[in-house]
Amino acid sequence: MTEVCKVYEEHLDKILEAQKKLPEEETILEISDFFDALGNPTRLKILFALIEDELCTCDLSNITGLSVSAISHQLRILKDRKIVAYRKDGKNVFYRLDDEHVREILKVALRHMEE
Amino acid sequence: MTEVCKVYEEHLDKILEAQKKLPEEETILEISDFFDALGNPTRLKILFALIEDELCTCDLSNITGLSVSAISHQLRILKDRKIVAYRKDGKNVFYRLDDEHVREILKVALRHMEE
DNA sequence: TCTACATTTGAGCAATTGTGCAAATGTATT
DNA sequence: AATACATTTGCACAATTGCTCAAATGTAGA
Repeated sequence: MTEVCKVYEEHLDKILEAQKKLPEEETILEISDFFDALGNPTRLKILFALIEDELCTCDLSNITGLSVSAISHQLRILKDRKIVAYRKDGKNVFYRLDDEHVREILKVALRHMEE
Repeated sequence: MTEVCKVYEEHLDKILEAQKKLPEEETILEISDFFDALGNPTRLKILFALIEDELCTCDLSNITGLSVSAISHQLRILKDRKIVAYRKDGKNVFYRLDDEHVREILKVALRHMEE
């Protein structure tokens, strides 16, 4: 990144203003991780399936038509990013949405697509 | 995907219920594309920079510290997915958020991280 | 302890992504 | 037409991703 264009001086105010209001790098990375987790068809299916009720790994495999292993890999990502939570019950592990924000965002996105 | 676990029969009701409520494959792919576009630090910086005001490619390069080329590549993705819109003015191209939903979702995400 | 089943994990691989570079394309001014 | 500047585009390449397969781990019951 070496280039700087000549409008720099002219737009200086807007640039400084926008720069000042930009969230911190760390926050940007966190939010980016969050959206990145939602930006995959398999993970989205998992999340939409969990909107109503908790489900186990195997249920999610049945619902999505993907291998148990594939689901488990994706669940780990969602778990690491605190998007889903889980509880163990015997041989099963039941997953659920971890946060109301997630439900809210999924709904806004669905609305966004339908309009 | 060959395995089917034995809880299938037992959980059948929940599975069918969840499957029925899952959005269509095409909708899932659209929403996934949408979140995928937000799930990248550079593109997020662009979007947060555009929350208040329109900016040109070069401004966005200055604000983010990335090359004009890198910004332009990312803007194309955001443009293709109808997340930003643009207007041309002489040699400059000014970009802006294309949709209130995007602003709304960015705000919910920011809140999500801060809590 | 042995067996069965649910889940997780690690390796490996094809496919996709994000960036810089260099060249091409717009656009205005002289 | 020639020049200058803003932007876009195609190529290349390292890095990352999502899946399968096979093996490992957890858990319950005989």
